[in-house]
Amino acid sequence: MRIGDLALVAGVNAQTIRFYERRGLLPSAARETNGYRWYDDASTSRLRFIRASQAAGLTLGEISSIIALRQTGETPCAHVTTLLAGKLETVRARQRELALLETELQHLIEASQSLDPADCPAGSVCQIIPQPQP
Amino acid sequence: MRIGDLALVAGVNAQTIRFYERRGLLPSAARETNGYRWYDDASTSRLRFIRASQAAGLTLGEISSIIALRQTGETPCAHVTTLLAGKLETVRARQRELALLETELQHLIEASQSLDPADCPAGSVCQIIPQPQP
DNA sequence: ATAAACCTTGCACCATGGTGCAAGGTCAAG
DNA sequence: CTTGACCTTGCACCATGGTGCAAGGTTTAT
Repeated sequence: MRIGDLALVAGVNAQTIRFYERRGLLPSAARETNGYRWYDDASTSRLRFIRASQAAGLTLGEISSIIALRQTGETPCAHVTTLLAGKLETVRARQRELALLETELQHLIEASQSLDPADCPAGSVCQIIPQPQP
Repeated sequence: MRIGDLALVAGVNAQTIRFYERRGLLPSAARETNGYRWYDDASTSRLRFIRASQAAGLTLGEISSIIALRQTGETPCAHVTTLLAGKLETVRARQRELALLETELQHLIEASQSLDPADCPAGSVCQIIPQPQP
């Protein structure tokens, strides 16, 4: 199949496929005699793997590292579980940050209810967002 | 004070100050006769406002919009509370996404425990990350 | 024969929040 | 008088995940 067909069945942009090839996520495609890229079902499957990995929160760089490891003949299991465990940690860290931010925002919004725009101080930008005084 | 001094007291890079000026977060600085930028304490206070707004999750674009509104003479209170409320919504939406991702990652890691690297299928990249079969 | 639809390459651009570097001007101390 | 520390401008670059466009070649249908 040609790049347009692969894009269609995989549900991605043809440009994205070329982009993935440049990034090492897809192998260099075989070529027809006219220079057009030629794909088989392995590419469809590879694109599904990329989608699934992205859904698991992996970056293209990380996905690329899994593929590269697989290319060497090794089973990338240990690497993948390490990546997933690390991702789980960053997800949890981000959740903690967002929980703090949520509380902060709730406080700001709540406090803003009792603020009168007429009291808006001339020298500052906005009294709703409090600045630490050094 | 000169840009280096302001950078020092505000704890930011001098380049960042010029960057903020270009982005409209700081007014065009006054100049000494030699062309050097000259700052007073209002700039220090402005930089504190920017920091505090960033801490509240606002983007530079949003902070810029608050400042621009303030410049017109209006009190930006309503705009700010709208921004904060919107931010609270996106924070909560992101939290929901991350909660789903956390569960997904836990499942993947858990399931990987019972997977044997020796069973790694030849045609695919990694069996730990399951791909939906179309 | 020709137009539409596809393919190729390379390069530039989007948002986000800066950082770095080069080439040159200015200023104070030694 | 030179060295070093500062300042100026403009431009390029970092990661992230693509998207868009131009200029050209190929294929397919009418």
